[in-house]
Amino acid sequence: MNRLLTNCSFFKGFEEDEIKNILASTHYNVSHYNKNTTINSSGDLITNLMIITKGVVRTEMLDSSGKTFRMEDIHLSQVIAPGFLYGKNPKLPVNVVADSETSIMYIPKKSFERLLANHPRLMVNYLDIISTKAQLLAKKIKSVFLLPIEGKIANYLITKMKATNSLEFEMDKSQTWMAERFNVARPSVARVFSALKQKGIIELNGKKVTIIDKDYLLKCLN
Amino acid sequence: MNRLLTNCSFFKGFEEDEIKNILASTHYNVSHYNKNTTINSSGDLITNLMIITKGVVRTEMLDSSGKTFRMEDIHLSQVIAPGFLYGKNPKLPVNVVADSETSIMYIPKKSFERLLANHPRLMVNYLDIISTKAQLLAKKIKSVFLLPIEGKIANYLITKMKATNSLEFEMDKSQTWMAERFNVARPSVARVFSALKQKGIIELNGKKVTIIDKDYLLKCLN
DNA sequence: TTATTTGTGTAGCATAGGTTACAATTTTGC
DNA sequence: GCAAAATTGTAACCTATGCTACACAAATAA
Repeated sequence: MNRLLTNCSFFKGFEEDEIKNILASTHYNVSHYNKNTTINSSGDLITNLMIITKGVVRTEMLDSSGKTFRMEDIHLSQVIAPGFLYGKNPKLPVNVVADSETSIMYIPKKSFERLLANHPRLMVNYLDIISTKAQLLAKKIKSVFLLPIEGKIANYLITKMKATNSLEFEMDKSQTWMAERFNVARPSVARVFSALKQKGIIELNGKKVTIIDKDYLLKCLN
Repeated sequence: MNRLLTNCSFFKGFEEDEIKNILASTHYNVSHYNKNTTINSSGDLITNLMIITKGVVRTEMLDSSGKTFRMEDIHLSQVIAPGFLYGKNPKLPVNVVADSETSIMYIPKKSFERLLANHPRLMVNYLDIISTKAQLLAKKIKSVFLLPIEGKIANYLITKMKATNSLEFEMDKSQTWMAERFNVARPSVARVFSALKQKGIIELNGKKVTIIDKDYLLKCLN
């Protein structure tokens, strides 16, 4: 596990044996969760630093019609809800659900505070983690809530294009997945893909997309 | 100004003369802005801690149709964009605009870091500020983006009700203001108020609202 | 291989909310 | 107190997107 934690931004800058020493000097424990188990519910008070040591968790909110909106996926060795350990209203605004077989390391807030006090570097790392999270949230507002569906999908395609550095790639997500993350109805996603194909912006072969008119997609992002 | 900063969460726990000493030991300067001047634009790199020492600023994003969405108002003695001084992508996602005659105190990041290192309490305060901001953002997503217009307005009315602790109060915001914050069209706001009056949920006399059916409004929040 | 589940394309219809426009009212500045 | 500006109410119309439903394809499991 210590090896794994060298990838955790909270322990950035520490060697494996240093992490081992840090952990030896503090309280923590690890719990395991089956796929789709709820780990924390909206409204819960957060009293531990939570680091994922196995699997993936997702966070979700319910909208007023009861539809779940998937806020984000949190991956291996990342901290869950870092912004909710402090602040004026440290209640979780989302449900945290195991998206696969998952293990989570819990460090009680008190112990966590001792760690921060004794290791300035940990404090800076934590600052970095919270800040990064705030930045992602802001970005999310822009891409998920301030764009029409076409823009959200253009955003996905362009991001994918940049990640693969190619105009041609496999879509790794289903339309259902997109619908849940983009907070839209599934047939609406299909409708946009049809329209993009129709207009000659992209070509589709099964899961393979080829971007024909990159500029059009870029314009969709604003 | 030192007196004023005793109200700033960043200096929470410090007396006026301690703040004076802290400031004497660091670099900072203050700039003034006229109403509606842009202080920072979306995409700017943040290189200073910014504290409002006079006035109010607003942050806004543009949606894909070019309409501005007002993210939040930041008041006297608050920190602007605390989540963008650190993290992986410390670029401002919003425009920051003076909403009145405004003064802002700038502490360069380097000096700020020295302060944090020398005063652990400041570090904790800062952690608290960022966390609170993350919490507000999450709440905002829920109330502004995951509710239909009626819910957003119910949210406003219920918040107002709680703040005044009364079923009868003056609305301090115009429909135009609400439309900009709730990211909807102004006539839609009027439409909802008409409907609420029509259905006997509220009574309106000019700016004065009387809530008749509180439960209905509460149900709108989910 | 077959059965079952999961994903996709598409159609018809419903509706919330956007847009524009204009008149009535209220507030503000002079 | 008056003129100008801002705010409100309302109407007619438009559009994006939601919802339901179903047929088909693809992937997974048995």
